Amino acid sequence: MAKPVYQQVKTELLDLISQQESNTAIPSERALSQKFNVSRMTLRKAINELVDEGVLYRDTTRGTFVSEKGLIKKNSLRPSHYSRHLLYMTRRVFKDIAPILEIPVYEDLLRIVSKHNKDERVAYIDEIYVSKRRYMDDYQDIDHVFEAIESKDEFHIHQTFYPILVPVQFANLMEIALDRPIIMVESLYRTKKGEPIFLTKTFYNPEVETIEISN
Amino acid sequence: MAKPVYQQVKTELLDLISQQESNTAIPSERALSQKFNVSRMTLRKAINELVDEGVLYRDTTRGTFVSEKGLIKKNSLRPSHYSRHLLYMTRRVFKDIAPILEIPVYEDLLRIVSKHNKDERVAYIDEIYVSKRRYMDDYQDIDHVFEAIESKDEFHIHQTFYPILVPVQFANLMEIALDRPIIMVESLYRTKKGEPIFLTKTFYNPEVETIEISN
DNA sequence: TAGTGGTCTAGACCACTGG
DNA sequence: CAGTGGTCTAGACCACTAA
Repeated sequence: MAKPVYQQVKTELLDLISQQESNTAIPSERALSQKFNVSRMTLRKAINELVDEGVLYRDTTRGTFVSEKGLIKKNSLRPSHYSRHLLYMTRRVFKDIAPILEIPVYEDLLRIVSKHNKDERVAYIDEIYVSKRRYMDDYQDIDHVFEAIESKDEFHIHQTFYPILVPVQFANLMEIALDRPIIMVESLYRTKKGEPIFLTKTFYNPEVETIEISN
Repeated sequence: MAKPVYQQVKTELLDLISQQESNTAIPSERALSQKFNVSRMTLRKAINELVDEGVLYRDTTRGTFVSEKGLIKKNSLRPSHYSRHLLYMTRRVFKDIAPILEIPVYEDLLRIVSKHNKDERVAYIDEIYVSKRRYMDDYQDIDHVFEAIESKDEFHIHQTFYPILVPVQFANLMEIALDRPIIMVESLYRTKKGEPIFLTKTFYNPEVETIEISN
C-alpha cells in the first residue's frame, strides 16, 4: 500500500500507450476502469496526470488519444541538469542582493559558484546567494543547499530572463568570445509562506545549452 | 446549469479568501463542503485549481492556507499583451522556415510583423510565419490568425530562447543601440495531433519588457 | 441511439500532526 | 485523540457526437 493506486494505474497506462501509434484512441475510461479494477474516478486521476504531462490528449465526446512522440512537456523552470562542479565559495556583504533576500544590507551572504559540464564543455554556470545566517541555521552543508535548489515543489520560484554580454570571468570558462550575447536567468526561491531563501543567477553558454519550454 | 458547480465554488472561495490574511488557514474541506452544500470531491476540485494557480497552498495534516499576495503564478508562455500594431505582411519563400513547418521548401509563406507598445515605446516585436495555403484554408483573415495565436490550450507550444544582438531593422523601432543584446523567443505552435501551424519569433526590448516566469 | 468524456454525490479508510 | 488532507468507491446524470 506504499504507492497510491492511481500511480500504479498510471504506469500500467504508460505500458499500454507505449505500444500504440500516435493519435490513436485509447480504450474508454469505463473499459479501462474495469480492466484495472479501479473506480472510474481513480482511473481518471491517472489519465488526468498524463494529459497534464502531454502524453495524452482528450477530445470530449470522442475519446482520449496518444500524443505525438516528442510533444511531452518540458518543465521550464530548471535547466536540464548535468553534474555540478563547485568552482568557489565566498562570504561577504552583497549590497544589491541583500534587499532581494530581505535581510539587512550589511549582513553576510554566501555566494556559491558552480559550473555544469556537457560533453567536456561548460553548459552553464550558476551563482547561488544565501544568507550566512540561514545557511548555518537550516543547511550547514553545501550539498544540502544543492539538494534544496534541485528539489521540486518545495519552493515558489520566480524567474527573470536578462540578455547580457558574457561576463569576462565566465567567457574563458565557456570558451566563447567576450562580446558574445548570452542569457542570464535570475531565480528567486521563496517558501510557500513567501519568505525568500535563495537567489540564483544562471549564465547559459549559448553554444552548448539552449533554454526550451513547452506546454 | 451553464457553469459547473466547482467553478461557482471557486469564485465563492476567492471571495472568502480575499478577506483573509496571508498564511492563515481556510476552513477545513469538510466544513467548506457543508457550507457550500457540495460533496467534498467537488469542493476539492475547486481548491485544487486554486492551489495550481498558487492562490492557496496545502500542508497535509495541518490545513490549507492563503498564499502571500504576489506569489500568484505567471503563465510564462506568452508575453504580457499590449495592443498589437501590424507593421507589414510579406509573402514569399522562406527556405529556413519551411522545413520547421513541414511544408515544401518552395511553398509560399506569409510573414506577419507586428509591434506591441507599452507607454509610447515598443515592448516587443513579433514575426508570425504561416503557410499561405493554410492561411487561405483555415483563417483567410489576419485577425483570425492573431486570435488563434492568443487562444489558450488550443495548441502545443514549444519555445526556444536565443540571446542575439538586436537586428538592425528593429533597433530603430525599439530605440536602442545596435550592439545591444536582446532575447529572441522562437515559438512553434502545433495542434494536439502534432501538426505544426505557426512559427513566431518574438524580439523583446530589454529596456521596456522583461521575460518573467513563476511557478 | 449508443458511446464518450465532464461532472457530481455520499459515503469510506488511511497516515500524519498537534495538543 | 481529534482533525487534516489524500485517496478511493460505486454509483449517477449531462451534453455532445458519430453512426
